[in-house]
Amino acid sequence: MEAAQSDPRPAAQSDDACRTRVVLNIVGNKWSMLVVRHLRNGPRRFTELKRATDGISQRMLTVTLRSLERDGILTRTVHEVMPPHVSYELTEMGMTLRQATAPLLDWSIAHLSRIDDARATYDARADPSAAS
Amino acid sequence: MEAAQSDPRPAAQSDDACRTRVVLNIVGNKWSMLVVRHLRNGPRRFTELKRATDGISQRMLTVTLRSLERDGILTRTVHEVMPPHVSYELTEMGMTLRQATAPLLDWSIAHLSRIDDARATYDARADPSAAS
DNA sequence: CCGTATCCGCGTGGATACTG
DNA sequence: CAGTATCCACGCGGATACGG
Repeated sequence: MEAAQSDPRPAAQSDDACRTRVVLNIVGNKWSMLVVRHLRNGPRRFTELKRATDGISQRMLTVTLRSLERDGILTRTVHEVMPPHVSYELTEMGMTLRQATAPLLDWSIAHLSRIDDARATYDARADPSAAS
Repeated sequence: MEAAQSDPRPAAQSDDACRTRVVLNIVGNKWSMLVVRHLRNGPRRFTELKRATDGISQRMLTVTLRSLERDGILTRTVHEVMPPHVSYELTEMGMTLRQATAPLLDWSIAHLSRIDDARATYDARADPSAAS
């Protein structure tokens, strides 16, 4: 990427935006939080994660793991035993990330029904004819 | 956890998936966390949010606000004074959501440089020829 | 001032087949 | 077992123009 020439950008909330972008680029995709959560009790192998993460494809698991590895959230270790296999494990940073996401998970658990409620109310009010 | 049992129908992590999807569908998009954050000190008008959220288009602000309103995160109030305007305000649930996202924001602030570091290391190791 | 409508590029993620 | 490669559908989000 080329550096921007003159950068006439307000800096204050660009920082906020930057931080939210960073965190969303890590956990904001479809599988990352699930994979991180599955690693909470220690290292897991590729196939274990694949079976534990219902509906994920090999490709998406690889992509997700590579991304998390690149960000320093987990480590990838190749074991040259027989049969050879690969294990993934949360780093220190990965464990703190998981702790940081826990409140959000708790929140969603606590408010799931309330959200459903709000949506039903909103939909009924805004689009009553949609019930066909 | 029922990991050790014979479990032909893995319901446990389907629930996990459900929760992560719910929370990601609310705050996992580009602008929601920013908008919620801008409402932390009380109601704001549409144009205020527009100016406060750098780079957002009118369409995306409307879409984001509608989505958050539908989920019961904020309320939309039309003021029929002169000149007429609209104000948005966090609900009780919206405020608890903001509190739940705070640790994640703190985490990203605390680990930003470390993440950059990890990425640089990974890229240098995996793709040294890219620098040439 | 506060939206809505339309068009469209692009990135994410899914399906499938192939490799070491 | 643990990936890689290729193709493609879909939805998010941006630009722009228009309406109440």
